[in-house]
Amino acid sequence: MNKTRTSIVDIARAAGVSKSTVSLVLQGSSLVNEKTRDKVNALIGDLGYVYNRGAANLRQSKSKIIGIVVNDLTNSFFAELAVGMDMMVQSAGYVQFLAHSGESVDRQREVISSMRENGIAGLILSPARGTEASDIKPLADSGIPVVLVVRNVSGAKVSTLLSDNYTGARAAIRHLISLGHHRIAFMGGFADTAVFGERLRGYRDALAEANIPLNEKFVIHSAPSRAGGVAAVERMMGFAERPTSALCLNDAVAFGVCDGLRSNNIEPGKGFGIIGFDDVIEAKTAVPALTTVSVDPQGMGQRAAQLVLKQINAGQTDPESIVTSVRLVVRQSCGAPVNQLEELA
Amino acid sequence: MNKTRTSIVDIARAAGVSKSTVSLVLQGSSLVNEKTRDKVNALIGDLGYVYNRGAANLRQSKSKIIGIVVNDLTNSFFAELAVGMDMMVQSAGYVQFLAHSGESVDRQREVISSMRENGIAGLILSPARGTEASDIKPLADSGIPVVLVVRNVSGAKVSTLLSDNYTGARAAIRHLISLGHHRIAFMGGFADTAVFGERLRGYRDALAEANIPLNEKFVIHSAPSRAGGVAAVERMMGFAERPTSALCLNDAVAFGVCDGLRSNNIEPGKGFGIIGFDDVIEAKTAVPALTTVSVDPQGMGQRAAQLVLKQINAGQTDPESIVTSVRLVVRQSCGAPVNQLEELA
DNA sequence: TGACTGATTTGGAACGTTCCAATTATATGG
DNA sequence: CCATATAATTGGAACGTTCCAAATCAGTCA
Repeated sequence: MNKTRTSIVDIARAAGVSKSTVSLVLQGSSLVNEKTRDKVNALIGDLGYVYNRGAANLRQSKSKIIGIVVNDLTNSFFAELAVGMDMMVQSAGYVQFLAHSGESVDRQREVISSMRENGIAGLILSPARGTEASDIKPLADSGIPVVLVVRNVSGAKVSTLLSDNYTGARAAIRHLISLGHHRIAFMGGFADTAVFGERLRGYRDALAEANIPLNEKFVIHSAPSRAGGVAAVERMMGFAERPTSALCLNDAVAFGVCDGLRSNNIEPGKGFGIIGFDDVIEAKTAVPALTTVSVDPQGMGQRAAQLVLKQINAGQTDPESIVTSVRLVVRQSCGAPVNQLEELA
Repeated sequence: MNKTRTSIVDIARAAGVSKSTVSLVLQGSSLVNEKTRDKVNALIGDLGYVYNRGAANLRQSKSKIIGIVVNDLTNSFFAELAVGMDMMVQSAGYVQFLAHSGESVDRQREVISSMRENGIAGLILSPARGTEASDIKPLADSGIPVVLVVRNVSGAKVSTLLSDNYTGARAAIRHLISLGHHRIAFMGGFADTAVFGERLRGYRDALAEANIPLNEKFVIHSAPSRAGGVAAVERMMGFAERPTSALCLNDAVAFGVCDGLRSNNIEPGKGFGIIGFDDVIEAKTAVPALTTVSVDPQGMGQRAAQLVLKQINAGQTDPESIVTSVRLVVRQSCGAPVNQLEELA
């Protein structure tokens, strides 16, 4: 209704003090007399004053906004990641611009530039597939801390927070092997992301160290989603010699694989061993409960936020690369030892 | 690295024109000579100028930021809703402040006030449980359009975009009845949200019109999440006389119910009919594919964004209440006609 | 030439804050 | 009562933009 927002000078006038004093009160300065402070605070409530952070930023040119760009919010791994960041960011007194690139680099470029215009203090980016170092460079050059999370971008000289995909995948395969499997597939994902590459490398190396020859057909590409998991199973069903278990690129694919198996009357975890990657919330309650490599997305989000906050406070520091460790969480979906499985098959 | 951001006057100086001219170029005004425009644009690229939207807002006091607060991003219904909004908002040249209240009113209050300070042009809110009209009033009073989505807040005089929960639930129950069920549960949710109330009312009325007496025990409260669905099934297993089917508060609960049934060796869709609500992406690919009331979360998000954008452009308009229609999507999870079911049971 | 036109361009105030240097009020000690 | 220290307050410039009224420029016409 008010034609014009009430400003600091309005309360100054009402309180009979100068705008400087009001500003001091707003900043919680100890310089100002208690009585004055109370009077001003009362007026602030009464007049419905709202602080104009934009104006403040203009003067002191350091905002309290952190940009977060996530490639796919509908994947619960990323949603949890975002929630973890949100918690950290909020509790540090910052707010977040959260945007969704939908795996499109163009879109990502747009939102990043828009964030720049709005004066973010730092950026956390889970890059869309195909992101190049040049997409990030201008930001980093202008002194805004950037933290890459989940996926790396080759050539970008910024901080990264990645999970130990290689070790996680290797541990998962070793586990399947220890259960007696030797026809093990790798399902989901496309070769163009670093995450895929690292997990696949773990898969290969673990097979190699057990002297199990790699069957290239068993690396089944598909969208890194639930639907992709279903598709991968369909593909697999056409094979003459089928795998008895699979490591999936992520939990979404793993759930899709469960769905796909059921459509083919194979009971996941009994007729076929499945291991996922990420450990999203549902992994625990799903039936069968999903054996998966736990990445702790919320924790990772928090860590990423901490990292960017640290860099913001420290002025400018050298890029830091953190690899978070992962651990295999064994639940039901990887199934009973394979000798039992084969009897059933 | 630069001590100070390059500003409009820097390019003005470099181009030998006044800052006003540069401003005009930035706004794409037709007043400025083509040659000048080109020169300025070239300099903008060269000097790495980035527009300072904060400063601009200060002067013209209408920002291009839309606040979006969602109560639970990890629920894919809300994630999709957010993605739908994101698409609309971005393509209208706005950016979004997306925050997650985690179903906490305190947190919600914080983020809303933070958004206000940052000068949002409008707010889309999917309110946390227990939100009161007073939480929204100050915003609305100060002339910022607010659109409530998914859940209503009684007494709030702002626009709303709700789905037709009552009709959807009634249609679902009618369908179950037509399949021969008469012991039908309602699973998930707590009585303190309007959504719950409306869907439950649809459930009750549909039973009543078929002259099926309501068994209060069959309304099983639980968290509106996957884990809640599992819990609801556990509760149900203790009943002497068990339901043969259930309408779930939402798809997340429905998936949890499937999980819970499997743990009890009941095959969802065969030994027990399940209908969800929302139609999230996974509903289609899940096994069994989920029969659910389709709410089209992305579309709803888009509609909500359109509504708030309309109100922003129109200055101030009267609150508008939109009820989006829903439709029952019959897939596998509601199962075969009940006479077959009972043979199996 | 001079007036008039339309096309461009331009100072300067304004937006709401912070920050600095300077001022005023209050208390303390001699 | 003065000098001095300390506490509290203040005016005004600055931040980077927009917007307005006014100024300048280049033709054009008589």
